[in-house]
Amino acid sequence: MHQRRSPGQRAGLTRADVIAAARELLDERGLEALTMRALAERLDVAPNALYAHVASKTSLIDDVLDDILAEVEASAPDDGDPRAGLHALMSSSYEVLIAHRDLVPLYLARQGARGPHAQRLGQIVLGQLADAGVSGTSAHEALRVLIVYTIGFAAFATRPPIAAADNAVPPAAEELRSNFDEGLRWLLTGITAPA
Amino acid sequence: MHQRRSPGQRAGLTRADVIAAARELLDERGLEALTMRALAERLDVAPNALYAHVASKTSLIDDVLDDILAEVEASAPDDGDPRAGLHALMSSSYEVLIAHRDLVPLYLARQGARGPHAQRLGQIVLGQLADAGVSGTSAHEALRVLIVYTIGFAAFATRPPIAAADNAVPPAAEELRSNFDEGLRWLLTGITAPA
DNA sequence: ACCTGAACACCGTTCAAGT
DNA sequence: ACCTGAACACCGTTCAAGT
Repeated sequence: MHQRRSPGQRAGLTRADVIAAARELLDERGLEALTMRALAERLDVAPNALYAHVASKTSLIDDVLDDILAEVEASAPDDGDPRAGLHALMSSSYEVLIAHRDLVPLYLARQGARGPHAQRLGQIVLGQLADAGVSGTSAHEALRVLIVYTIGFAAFATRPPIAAADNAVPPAAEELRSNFDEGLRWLLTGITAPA
Repeated sequence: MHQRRSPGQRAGLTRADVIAAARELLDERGLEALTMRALAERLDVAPNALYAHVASKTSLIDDVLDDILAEVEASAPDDGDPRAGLHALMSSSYEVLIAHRDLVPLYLARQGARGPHAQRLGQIVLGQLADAGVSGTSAHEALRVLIVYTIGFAAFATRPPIAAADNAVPPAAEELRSNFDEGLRWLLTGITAPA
């Protein structure tokens, strides 16, 4: 169960191992189960051994968040309808976020990670916006709005319904999904409308 | 500095005192300084004394979040332009959120609090949507989208800029503010457009 | 009902020492 | 450079006891 090594013996860990184990722990037992100590136990290592591969828990989570963004299906802008391309990319992002419910608030707090995968997605969106005739300041505004809307909606969808309405029936997952699509269409209509 | 009472002596705390002290602590020292122990010290009480007034730290934070929503300027729908009314209400919400940066991720995680103030704001929005000719399922969808957008954008605005763009200059507060307004107009245009 | 004292079962992180 | 052992400085919360 516990450590089988004496000081000086190596476990052969890599940074990638730590990130992968963190993702497994997250998937299996949720966000609050992700502690450095639990992570160390899963890797059969003393808690502080992790600090040879990771600067802090915060930076570890940053890496995990960006790592997950690799799952977003993003084809580079092609010759099709750029509006459809944008819709598809944001839809895929939404689904990846929903698949990792626990992490959504963390994406929000860090606004969607700053790693290489996040940067790549941002570039693709800007490319598609350019194809749709939106560039410069407007394009950067639109990018921000789209990111905010998508993560925000995912945050919304991964929690029990707000009791704002009258007799409010809790919305089902498909209902929220079409709600997301509807709002996204509103946004894309506004963004690509002639000024 | 510390306790001046022996067991059995009362400090005269009320639930409202605890919430108020939590808000002060938050304003003065930020989210991570809000611990039950720090709160107890501020109230000159033993840490566990708080549990006579509050079920848990989580429920205390719920109360604080709803309490803050009382600051949103929300006049009931009048005879003016309902679009302008909606814009004003969401703008005021945005400003209240920005004024409490640390809490924005928490609003997201709980999707905007479920207390009486949140419910009141929800009702006002639904009323204004009805005045704009939006009702039923569409109105509830629109309410969700507006909440998501506003809290999401606030989350976005209270963090350093994402490094998604090319040579990205970090956006200033006023820039983000007008970005928020622009996206909000896009949404309200889409929401109130004839189907 | 409201409080204290003491404790429980945790955290993330650092430091010194081994190889 | 990578690991262990031990510790530091915290957490939220519970339990028993006082009035």
